[in-house]
Amino acid sequence: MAYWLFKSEPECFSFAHLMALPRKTAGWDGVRNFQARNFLRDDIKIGDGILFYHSNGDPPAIAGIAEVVKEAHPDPTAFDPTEMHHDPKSRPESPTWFQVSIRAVRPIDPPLTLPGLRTVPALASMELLRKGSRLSIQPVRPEEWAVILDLAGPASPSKKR
DNA sequence: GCCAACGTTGGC
DNA sequence: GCCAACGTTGGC
Repeated sequence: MAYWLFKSEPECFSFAHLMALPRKTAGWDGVRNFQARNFLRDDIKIGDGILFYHSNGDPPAIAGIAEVVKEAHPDPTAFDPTEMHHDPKSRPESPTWFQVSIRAVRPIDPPLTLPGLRTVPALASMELLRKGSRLSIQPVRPEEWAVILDLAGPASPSKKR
């Protein structure tokens, strides 16, 4: 059991989009960075926990929690010439790019904003908070995961009011 | 829109 | 294999 942070631009694909899908499940396609690809292909396992992060948001924030429901399989968007992330060098018989499938577990509301996370001493060494951090798939340490779930509060607190 | 911090490409 | 040029990411 490991933990990860996945970045997405909310205008492109937000946590709400994931929640609205059948079975709240989507293939995490479009990753075109080798370091992130290696995590997807080699290290991310069924049941792993995912922090769903909105980059380029206002403010950027962790917006939800998801889990891995299917391990590495070829990213079909790489084979499709009509796709923005089409890569002719990736062949179905020897794929370059991989995806995993994830399912939404629950939103974090209010989201945990980047400026807010920066004020938490226990998260000081998080990859996300490192200056110049651009990796779109990042490992999250178990102790960081625990702190963030604590900050996120109980699921659906609004129902108790 | 700016720009720092990368990753990638390609000439040599 | 080096490294300059270029492209991209993403916070601000």
